[in-house]
Amino acid sequence: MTTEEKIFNAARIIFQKKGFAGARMQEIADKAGINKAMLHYCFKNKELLFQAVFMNAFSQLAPQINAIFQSNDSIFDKIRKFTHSYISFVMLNPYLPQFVIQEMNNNPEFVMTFLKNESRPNPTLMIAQIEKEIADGIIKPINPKHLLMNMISMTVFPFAAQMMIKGILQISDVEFNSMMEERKTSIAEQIINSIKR
Amino acid sequence: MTTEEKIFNAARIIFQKKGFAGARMQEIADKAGINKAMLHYCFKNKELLFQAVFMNAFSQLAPQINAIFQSNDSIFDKIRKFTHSYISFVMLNPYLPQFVIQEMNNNPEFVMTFLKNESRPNPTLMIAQIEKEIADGIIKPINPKHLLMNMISMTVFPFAAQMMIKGILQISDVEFNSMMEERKTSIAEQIINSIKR
DNA sequence: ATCTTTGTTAACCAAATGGTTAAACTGTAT
DNA sequence: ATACAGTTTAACCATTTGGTTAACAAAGAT
Repeated sequence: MTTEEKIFNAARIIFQKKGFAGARMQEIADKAGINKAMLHYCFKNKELLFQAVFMNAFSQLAPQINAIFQSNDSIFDKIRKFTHSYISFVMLNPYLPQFVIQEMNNNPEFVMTFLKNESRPNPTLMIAQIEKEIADGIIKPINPKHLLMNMISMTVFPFAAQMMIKGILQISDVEFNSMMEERKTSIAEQIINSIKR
Repeated sequence: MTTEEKIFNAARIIFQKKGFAGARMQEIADKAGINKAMLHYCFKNKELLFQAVFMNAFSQLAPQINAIFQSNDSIFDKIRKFTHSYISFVMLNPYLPQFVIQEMNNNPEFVMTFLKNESRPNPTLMIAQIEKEIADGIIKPINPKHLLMNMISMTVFPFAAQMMIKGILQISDVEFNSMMEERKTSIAEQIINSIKR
């Protein structure tokens, strides 16, 4: 592993856990096992190091989502694939959703720049598809944006608010994980059930 | 308005917008229109000022939720009341959910202390009620914790991830608010529809 | 062998930041 | 008027923090 990779990985962990403001350059250097000056040698400054980490995180999520949104599957299959692949992915990167949401709120201007990027998650096709299937009488009338909001909320929120959910519902780590495993199918079926004729 | 109140309000705004690590004592003092030393005169230090703000935020949310969870309403009414009153409340305090979630993740040990408090949101009664109504054949079988998770997710997430939602679904502030208004009823009806026989 | 480029470090620096102090101001009781 | 308690401020302090520098090591290139 190159020094740059060591730094990047350490930075990813620290930034995702503590956010931009809470992260300390020294802590990142320690975790990477190198001198602090190397951070600046490799990444110029905190801001750029952070951007590298954030960009990377976001660019892992976006294409995956787009692949589903823009596939040729039926709505039902898209919903199923979304919940399955998103939950699988996030279970391997549990800090990601909270990280992205947090920095998006603390740093809207920076994030907005590449929410206009062509690789951003783009649901327009899926929205059109939903509208068409409603018109064709295949699914019940519903505002497509609400449908998407529901799907994303039920999928992402338990990860983003993990601590709160665990605290309120009184569930352990293992129970949490097994519930998330169940949700891969239960969310999809719940939504499909509520819209199919 | 007393000086203490001026400080508290300023701190609430700054902490909720920037989190504990991102907030600056000087900025809070400026916003309150007083000298920085007053912060320490009134609240001892940053940590205690933050705790005051956080505790207050949390203690506004919790009783409201508990009142619904522990009422004598039917499940259907509880779900309806939850979405209505929660969304109404959060529309007046839009930064709250993201704030609570963020600090909960960055500071789990502190938060956990008063998640054991008796005033914490406690869904055990509602869970028992759901189990009973399933046993009585009134609603379809479902894991009550999933039901609660779905309800909370669909209600809270759009506020917590406001920036992301707006960015991805390409919706303006006014459209967002009108959608949240719709969600007061649409979320409840969606859930009820999916569990009623 | 030696020069040059790249990688790495210890020591250092300036600015920011949370926190303190001592003096000044304000109102009130004597 | 004076003493006194609580309130408020300007100036100051110690530490933390992001960032720099200059020297040093390693590895090719000539």
